[in-house]
Amino acid sequence: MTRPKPISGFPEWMPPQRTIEQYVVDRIRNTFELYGFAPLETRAVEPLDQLLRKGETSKEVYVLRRLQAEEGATDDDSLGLHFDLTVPFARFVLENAGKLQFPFRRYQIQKVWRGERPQEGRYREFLQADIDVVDRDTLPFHYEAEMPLVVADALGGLPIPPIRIQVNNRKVCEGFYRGVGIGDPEAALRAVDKLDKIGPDRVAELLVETAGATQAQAKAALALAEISATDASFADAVRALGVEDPLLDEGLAELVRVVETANEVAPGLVIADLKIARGLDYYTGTVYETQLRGYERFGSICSGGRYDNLASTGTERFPGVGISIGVSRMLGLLFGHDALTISRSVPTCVLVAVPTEDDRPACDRTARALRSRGVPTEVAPTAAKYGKQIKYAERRGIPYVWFPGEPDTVKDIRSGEQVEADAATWQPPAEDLRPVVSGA
RNA sequence: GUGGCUGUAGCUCAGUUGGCAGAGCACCGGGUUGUGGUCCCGGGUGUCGAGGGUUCAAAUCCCUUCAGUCACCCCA
Repeated sequence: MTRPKPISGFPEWMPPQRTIEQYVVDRIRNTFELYGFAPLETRAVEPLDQLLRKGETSKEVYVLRRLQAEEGATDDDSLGLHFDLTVPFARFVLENAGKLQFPFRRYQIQKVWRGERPQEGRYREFLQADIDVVDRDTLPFHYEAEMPLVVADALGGLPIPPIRIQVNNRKVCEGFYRGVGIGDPEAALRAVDKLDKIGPDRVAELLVETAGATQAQAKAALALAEISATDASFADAVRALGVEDPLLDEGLAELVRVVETANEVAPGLVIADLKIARGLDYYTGTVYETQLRGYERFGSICSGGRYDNLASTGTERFPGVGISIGVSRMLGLLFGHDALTISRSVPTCVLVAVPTEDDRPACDRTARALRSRGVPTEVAPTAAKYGKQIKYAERRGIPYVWFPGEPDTVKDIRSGEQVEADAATWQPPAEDLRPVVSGA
C-alpha cells in the first residue's frame, strides 16, 4: 500500500491552521453582517457557457463530468466549478430577481476552483469571502466607496499586517485613453497593469506594440499610470496632463470621492493608484486591489470592482459592486512566513485526569459539568500515570488539568499553580476559554 | 499550460570519486508504585518523494513521474 500523497494546488491545513482560518472567517462574517450583508451560498457548479460568458480563460475552469458520461454528450449542458463568487451571484440575481429586494446586499464565503499552476498563496481550490451590492437599473455610486471600509473593518481586527487598498476607476483610464486617441483601451490597460513588474520602458513598448499607441500616446498613458496619491491630489496631477474627456472627468470625481470617504474613516487605508487595472472585462468603474504591508511582492489578497453589465437579461440590468477577500491566499502567505500562531492545537481548555478506569464515570460527569457551562473539556484517554496525563495536555497546549479528589483540584500547567475547584462553578479566565490567535 | 530550482527521520539538515543511511532538536521507554517540565540511562522511529534504467553495487549517475517553490501565462 502506497502512502497517499497531496494533490498539487489542493492544500489541506492541519488543525491549528484550520482553527486560525475559522477564526478569521468568523471575524469576516461577523463584520459583513454588521454592515447588513445577508448570507448566501450558491451551488458549486454553473453551466459552462455561463462561466465562459466573459473572457476566454476557459482553460482554467474545472469541468464536471460523470465517469460514465454518454459518448455523444454535448458541451452545451456540461457543468463547471465556479472560479469566483461574482459570476454565480450575478446568475443568482437574474434567476431570482423577482424574489429579491433591491438594492440587494449579500455576502458569500465559499470555496472556488481555478486550474492555475500553484505556488505559495496561490491554489487550485481556495476560499474566498465576497460582498456585493446590486441594484435594479442603476446603482448609487456611494457603494463603491463603502467596499474598502467594510474590508478594512473585517481585516483590521485581526492580528495580521495592516492592509492598503489600491483603487482606480475604469472611467479615468478609458476616458483618458479616448482623450489622447489610443485605439485599444483594453490592451492599454493590460500593458499599464504590468508597470510594477516590467518597468516603464517595456510598458511603453507594449503600448505601442499591442495597443496601437503612438510614442506620444504611450508616453501620456505611462504618465497617467505613474500617478498615485493617498489624497485627492492625484486628480490635479491627472488634469495637469492636459487631457480633456467627459468620462475622464466623471471617473476622477468618483475616485476622489472613494479616496476622501476612506480618508475620513481610515486615513492611509486607500491609495489612488492609476495603474491598477484588474481583469480585462466587466469592470466599469472603481476597481480595488489590496496589499498586505510587508507582503507587497506576493500581490493582491483582496480585489473587486464595479460592474454594470454582468447581470443583465437584455431588458433588465442589475449593476453591482463587490470585493472579495482571498482568505486562503492571505492565510497561505502568512502561514508561510510563520506570521500567525495559535495558543494551542486543540479547542480543549481542560483535561480531566483519570486516576483509574473505575473513576472514569465520575470523570465524565466532571467533564459534562464543565461543558455545560461552556468550558471545552476532554477526559484523559487512559488512566496512565499523572505525569503522562499532564504530558498529554502539555503536548497539545491544553492549559488546565483537572484532578479528581477530595476535593477536586485544577492545575494551570503553565504556571504549575494548583487550586481546589468545584466543577459546578469553576471558570477559567476568559482568555483561556478558547485558543488565542496572534501574530508571530 | 511553459521553463528553472528543490525533495534524505516528526523538524532543520549532513552524507566524499557510486561501497552497510547519519547528526542536532523533537519523540518513545525506563530511572520515578501515579503531578509533567531539569537531570541520568536506553531506543532511529526511514520505501533517501515514487517508478524504471545503468552497475557486482545507486540517497549518489540517466529517464519518467509526483509534490513543493520561483519566474512566465493568467488573475473573471
